[in-house]
Amino acid sequence: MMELTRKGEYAIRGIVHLARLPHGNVALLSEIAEAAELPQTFLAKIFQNFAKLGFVNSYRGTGGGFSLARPAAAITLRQVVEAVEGPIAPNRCVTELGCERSATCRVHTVWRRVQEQVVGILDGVTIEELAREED
Amino acid sequence: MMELTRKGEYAIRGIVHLARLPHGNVALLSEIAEAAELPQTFLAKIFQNFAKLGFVNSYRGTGGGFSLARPAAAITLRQVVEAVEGPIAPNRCVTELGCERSATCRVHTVWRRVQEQVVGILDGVTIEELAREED
DNA sequence: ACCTTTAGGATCATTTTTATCCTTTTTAGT
DNA sequence: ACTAAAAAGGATAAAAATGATCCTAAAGGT
Repeated sequence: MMELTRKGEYAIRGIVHLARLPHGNVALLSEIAEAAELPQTFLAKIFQNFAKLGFVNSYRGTGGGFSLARPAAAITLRQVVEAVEGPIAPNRCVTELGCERSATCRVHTVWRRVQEQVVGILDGVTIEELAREED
Repeated sequence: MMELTRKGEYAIRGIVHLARLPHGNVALLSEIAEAAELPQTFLAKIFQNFAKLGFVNSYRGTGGGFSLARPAAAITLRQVVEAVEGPIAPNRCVTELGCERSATCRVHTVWRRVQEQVVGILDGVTIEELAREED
């Protein structure tokens, strides 16, 4: 239950790989995919989206590739996860839609708490922390 | 992301409904399904499983149905959720299998924390609490 | 021009989710 | 015994999500 999909895993592995490179360094998609052991075509989609969201810069043509668009310390795990998986919500009940049976639904408040806890944890972790090599 | 499926929702609504009845009361599947607004055939599967797990007693034949097998205060939300959705694990990394890349994987510890928090919350909520009418 | 590399769109296979149906078994009541 | 009621169990199926792959276009460097 409540599992991150491959897409989410790939996204994290991909951006963490980028964050491990010297700042501003441009890496090829093929290089990232190989290093992080994931399908390049799938990662392409993820990174295209990251580019739109301003997490990474993309450069076409010879010498092109991707680089981090902001300091790794300024990108949270939550941002990355939500970018690919959508808002963190343990069930429909706690999305922006709200809960039509919230009057009777006590479970509602439980999911709300779960959501807050998870969001809180993921907000507190940056890509920079994840990218650090052994202490 | 991290959403409970319909099955999980139905399971909770179904067992909470049972818990609202006077203790030991036997309810028909059809009655529960109607009251909780969910497909009876689907709920049947869920409750068959609940019977095996000892959450409910089932009785066949005329006058049959389902009743809670133990006090609602002795059934946690976590137990119900895990019964239908499987172990709570934000990703593969934190299942009993372990993480083959855990050496390099710092994200691992984050998922572990998430898992602990969620499990902690769901462990702390009983069906009895959820079944209480307005305070 | 030509090659490299990402962008974007379409497509597709697999798996999971969300059921439904049918037959069998059990039980109660007559 | 017979019958009706109700859950058990198994098979099946439609729909949606997931996990990719492929192809053409656009952009950039040499």
